[in-house]
Amino acid sequence: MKKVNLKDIAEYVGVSTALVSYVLNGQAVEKQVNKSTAELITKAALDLNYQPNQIAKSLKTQKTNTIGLIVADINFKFSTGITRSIEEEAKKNNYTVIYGSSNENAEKFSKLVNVLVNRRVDGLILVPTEGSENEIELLQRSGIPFVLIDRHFPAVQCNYIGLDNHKAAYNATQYLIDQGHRRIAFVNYRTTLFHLLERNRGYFDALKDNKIQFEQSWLQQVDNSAGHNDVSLNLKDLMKEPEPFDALFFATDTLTINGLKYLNKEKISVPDQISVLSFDESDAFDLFYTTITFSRQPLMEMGSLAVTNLIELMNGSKQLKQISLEAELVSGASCKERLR
Amino acid sequence: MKKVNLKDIAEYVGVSTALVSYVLNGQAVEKQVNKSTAELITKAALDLNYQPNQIAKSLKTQKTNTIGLIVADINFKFSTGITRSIEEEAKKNNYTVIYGSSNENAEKFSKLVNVLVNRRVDGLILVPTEGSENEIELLQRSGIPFVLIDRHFPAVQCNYIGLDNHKAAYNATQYLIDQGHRRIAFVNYRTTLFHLLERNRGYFDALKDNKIQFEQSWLQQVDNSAGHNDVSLNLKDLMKEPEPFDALFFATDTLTINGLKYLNKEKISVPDQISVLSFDESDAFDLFYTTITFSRQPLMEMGSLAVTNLIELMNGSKQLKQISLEAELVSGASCKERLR
DNA sequence: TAATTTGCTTTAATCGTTTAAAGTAATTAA
DNA sequence: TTAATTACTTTAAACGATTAAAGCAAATTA
Repeated sequence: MKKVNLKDIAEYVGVSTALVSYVLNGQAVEKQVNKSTAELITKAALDLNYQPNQIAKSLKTQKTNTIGLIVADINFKFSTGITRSIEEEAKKNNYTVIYGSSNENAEKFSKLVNVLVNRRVDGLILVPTEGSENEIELLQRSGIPFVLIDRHFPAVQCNYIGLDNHKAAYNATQYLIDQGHRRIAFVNYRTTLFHLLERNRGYFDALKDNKIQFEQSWLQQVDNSAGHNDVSLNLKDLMKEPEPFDALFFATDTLTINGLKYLNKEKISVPDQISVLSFDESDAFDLFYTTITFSRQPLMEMGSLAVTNLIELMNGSKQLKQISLEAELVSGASCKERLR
Repeated sequence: MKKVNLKDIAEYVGVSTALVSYVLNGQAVEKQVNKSTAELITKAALDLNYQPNQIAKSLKTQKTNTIGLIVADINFKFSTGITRSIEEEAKKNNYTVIYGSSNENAEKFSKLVNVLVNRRVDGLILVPTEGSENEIELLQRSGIPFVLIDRHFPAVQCNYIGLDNHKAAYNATQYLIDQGHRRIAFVNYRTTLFHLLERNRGYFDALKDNKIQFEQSWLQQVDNSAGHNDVSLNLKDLMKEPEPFDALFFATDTLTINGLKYLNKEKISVPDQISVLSFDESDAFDLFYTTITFSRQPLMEMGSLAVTNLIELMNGSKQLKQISLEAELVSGASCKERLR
């Protein structure tokens, strides 16, 4: 069944395609189209069930009304949350989102950017992977509007919406300290990603400000190379320490899940034997026997800020906007006051 | 920075756009392009970093090389799994997937279909929602290639990839019976969705074939109207029964999660006090104290079959293909043998 | 030598829109 | 009565690719 196009309507009504285009794009008054003609056109479009060809429209206007989104891993709670809020805000502004997942692979990231750019998205929202710094710089030189979200490279000046990771980690650590914890281990990935290093720094600073002597073994760095992510090795190391730990602070939800699995296996009870605090939440926490205390990122706000920020860029703004939002500590039952 | 187009290359080399197009589309030999000219063109394209404009290409060829995918809820494990496998298979065939989530809302489903169709996707892969039967029939009349996945309407004859839900539920129930369970409750949504009703039927038939007398209270139907999904009400009803149940069989992963939360809260231990069997898995199961026995759908196979099936349709095949795959029962520790 | 074939290249229409510019009546002003 | 203005409407050139069809030398055949 052939699709109805502008020309069909024009012939049906007996006018030119220009008039039809004007009317259907709401320029009837501006272009002084005769009211009765305008009505005929509107009616014809409805009768024939006209659906404009976005492809042709895009070719002419050089606008696709599409935003490209690349997340790091679609399995992260962060990714689904941010995707949802971005889609919502985009729709409000009449944009469609098309997206892909880099699976934390810089090469795939770069390929995805290319695919999206070739499809002529009007702008990009990106969660860059480790090692994609060059790609970002390239993109910047190309002039395509984009904003980074969640992560950024301090050396690359570009629009960015993220979390104040230092503060969030600092506050979470302080929370544990206020509860009386003293031997607090921090489990993070071994990484060069700035936002994760900021979490280390927040953890360090909180310890320092509370005059707690940090020891090297307290920071456990999980190797995430071949997708291994074997937290249990690190936790085993921690458990070998002569003096037991009060609390485990995990730098991401995935680390927390794997950590909790290990604790389940080893029958170490939370929070009686050890307190647990997570960065980001996960659906998986729901079935743990205890609710988990975690630091929550304002996903909705991030997503909508990313979209509005990008739209400004697409409308020609040259202003650099870097926004850091605050996390909220949601307390569950996984951290227990320690008497000293 | 202006994008390089065919004409730029043509001028750069000093030939017509036609030649450039032929060479870059691999028709150099076919169109008998002079070998040295061809080389010049290839080199120029590389030098100028030519990226073809997909929009223009699509307008001319009437092909976008895009598949539209609509899932029911991006938070379902089923959805992410199927999305991933569809993307993978699509990429193999040089298609990009753009997708949306209907959130089980027929109206949103219909709008999404429209958006995708207007963007001139070449075909659609759909998980229809309750009440979208008309939309599917409309689509069918429009002639756009599409395949349904996971769910279908028996009254509407169209291509479909799904599960043999009757058999899967039958086998799961049989598994419980073989373990010695006799009082087996089945928790499903109150729904008109055919694939879920098939699960009821599988459950019934297994009981009947084993001469177990079904009682009305055994089938708990969860109201999912205002996104409520309050399984605990249903489980409370079950627990009121004079004779306790051996086993709980949940018709979806979401139901299982909510059920397990209730059991956690009520301190009913799995599998000692009651066995639990789930349809579909969830990341959330990972942190439950016991591994969950569940019926696994072959998501990878479903996704890739959906894509290859759709591609056949897009290539003009008129053949009706309805495929039902088999589930695999993955046994965990949540079901325990009962002596009789 | 003229006609045909071969090898290579260009011309120009097309996809379905948008939109500046030009066209054409009818009306108003001079 | 003529010129200018108003109120519409059409024409046609884009956007960037694809691709029949036509064009044109040089080489081959008659």
